Amino acid sequence: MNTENVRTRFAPSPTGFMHIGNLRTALYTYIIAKKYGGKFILRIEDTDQGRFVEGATEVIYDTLRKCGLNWDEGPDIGGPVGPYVQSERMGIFKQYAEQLVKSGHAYYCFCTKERMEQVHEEQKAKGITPTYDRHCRDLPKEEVDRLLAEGVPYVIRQKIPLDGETTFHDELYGDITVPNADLDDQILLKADGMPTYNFANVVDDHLMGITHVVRGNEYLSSAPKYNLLYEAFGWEIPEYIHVERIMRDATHKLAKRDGDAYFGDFVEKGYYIPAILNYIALLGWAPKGEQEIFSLDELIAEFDIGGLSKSPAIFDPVKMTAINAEWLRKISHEEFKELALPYIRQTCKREDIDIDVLVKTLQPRTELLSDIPEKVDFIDQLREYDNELFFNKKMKTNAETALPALQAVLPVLEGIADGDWTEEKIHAAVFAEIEKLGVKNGWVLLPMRAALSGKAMTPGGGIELAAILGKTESLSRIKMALEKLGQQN
RNA sequence: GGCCCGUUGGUCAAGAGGUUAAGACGACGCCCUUUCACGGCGUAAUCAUGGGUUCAAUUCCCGUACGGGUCACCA
Repeated sequence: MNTENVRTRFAPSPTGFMHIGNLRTALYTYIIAKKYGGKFILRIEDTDQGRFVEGATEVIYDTLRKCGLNWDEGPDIGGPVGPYVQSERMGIFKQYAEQLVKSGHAYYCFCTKERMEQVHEEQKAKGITPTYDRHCRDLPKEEVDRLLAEGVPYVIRQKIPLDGETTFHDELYGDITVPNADLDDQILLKADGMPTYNFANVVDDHLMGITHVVRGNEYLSSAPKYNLLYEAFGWEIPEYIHVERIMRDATHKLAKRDGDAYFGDFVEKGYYIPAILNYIALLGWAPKGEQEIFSLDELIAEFDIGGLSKSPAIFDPVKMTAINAEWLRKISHEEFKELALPYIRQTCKREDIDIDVLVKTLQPRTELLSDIPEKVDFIDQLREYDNELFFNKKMKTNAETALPALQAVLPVLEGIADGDWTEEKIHAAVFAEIEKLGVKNGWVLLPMRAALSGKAMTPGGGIELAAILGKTESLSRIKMALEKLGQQN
């Protein structure tokens, strides 16, 4: 693969959403540019006015920026080969189409849509693939000039060679050869003077000096026609890298209704952005070694086109969550704290808690940031619980053993000075008591944890919970438990 | 339907004629442990299928099945 003066481009349509598959294409495109010290270009393909969505371009900018996929040239920052919004480039395509007509690689077609529909109907009835029947392909020049002069609406079509075959090269799939007879004389310039996507793409990519075209594999079958166009212009053909799609299951691609097709969905669900990027990079690409957690910079360093897969990958939210959890564990306490705080505050408003101990206990236990509110909901308010909560089979604790355990630990906790109420000091005091009593750790700590949280599962054990809640609240909850336990007996 | 592409455990996948067919997630079990986790150890589970080629095919070739893509004045 050529790695000189690499220029890649991401060319999304502004639909208002960033599909995770599109984002992955952007990721690979960005990585390839950066790996070889090249430029990553953003071009907005907004030629479908019918589908214009308010604010959609901002979604693209926003997503790319959040992901760190910063473009070197683009609509907002400009660049040497602008404009970078396709609708602003409309004027330039007609001359290129006419150039092809002159060189004999394209022709005017005056067929109406109605005629085409009819032809296609007939072809379908006969069981033939509907294609243009090349009715106008060999119109005499005088006839063409006359119709043009009369102002009859026309399109410009690509003049595909009638025989022979076309081979194109893909970095992943190798050489693919198709008979020219299978190729349609596709429309290049529409009746309104606007280019079709396929034509605009070729012209824009050339004009923008794109060296590597990374795109979804749905374009594989139009690649031969692209090549013919490049050849007709005498332009250098870029390197193609067609990437397979991301599927929901073997037969369905990820779609909107699954609720997990868009980048924004995942952010909302509490996924950490570098983890999202990490996971989607791995969907369809395998690194050389055993490493699985990659930052964007590491992806750039490790990426190799040979590791791309030719078969579709099924999106696995479970694996993605696992990668997310691994990221959350890997980042610093401070960074995790910053991420977790808004989620903690959803259910835990108290300010008088030891937030750092809480964050510390949360970090290894959080798979998704959105799991956090439920985990910390016992802090502001102790929920109603049953004395059954004190039962633990392995530690042989239950409501009966909890009573003496808490009775023993209460004065110990009361004896800790207010200023000494830290995880360390509590630990030292409680463990001294445990040793004195000659009991198992859990005999004391399990009831303590239950009394402090009222929950069967908590982030952290008895000591940590006490540290988090503070002295006053901890003592009050233990007394409350003693009362409950006393009543029952 | 024509053409194009693909098919290794449940999922992502390594593998490039000779391997005990990696690894990760998930599942299950064990250890650690003050719950739940983290961490550690381990178990089960894969070459779609039929023919070739070859001393030897997951690997190369052909067919079949299955899946996907594409056949617009959409992008």
